[in-house]
Amino acid sequence: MKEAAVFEICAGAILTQNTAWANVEKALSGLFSAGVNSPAKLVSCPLPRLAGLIRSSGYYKQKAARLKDFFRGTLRRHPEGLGKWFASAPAGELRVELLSYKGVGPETADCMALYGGGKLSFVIDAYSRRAGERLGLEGGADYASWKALFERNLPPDVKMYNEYHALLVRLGKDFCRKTKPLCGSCPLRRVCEKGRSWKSKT
DNA sequence: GGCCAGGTCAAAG
DNA sequence: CTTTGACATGGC
Repeated sequence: MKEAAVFEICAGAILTQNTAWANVEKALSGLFSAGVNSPAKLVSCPLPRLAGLIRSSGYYKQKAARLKDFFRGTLRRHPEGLGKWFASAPAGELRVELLSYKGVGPETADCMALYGGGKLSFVIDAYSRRAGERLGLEGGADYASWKALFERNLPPDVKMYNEYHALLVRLGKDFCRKTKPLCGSCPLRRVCEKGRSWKSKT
């Protein structure tokens, strides 16, 4: 995978946290139009300027600081480049280091590892969980158990992880929108009502 | 105008 | 250890 692509995936993974993708795209194109298209460029971009460029993604001050911190750290620890590092690092090690950066939680790390590093690491997000609940799956209480459930039941293939997740996202969007008026009679209404209700019980 | 969107972290209970 | 609040814009 090319360096610029990995950069974009990592930046996008952070920018998309709790944010609609359309807003992230604007932020990304803002960055690229401004010539901020690599870890080094981003690190050398002054914080206020960086924040302004990604304003549309929300939480922009926080995200600007975290982006800078992330790329500064990875650049220092992996001078060979993000692409090489992602490609050569064992999945487990990669995930652990990604998680060590402030602002990179389990979903963001898995997103980077799967899409940027081609690692066999399924991404759990709001869509995966809601879809899982609707399918009657007992995912458990936390991120790790949902992740384990999907990974246990999917063929161990990166492309499959990639496409299956994309399908869940699409399913979540279409289904949710189109059936909005039906939610009142949906047995799984509890799941839809609050984004967080999945973690409320067993 | 209110609600929510592909989370994460720190502080409080 | 579990729960809650803060972070913030743009689309519907």
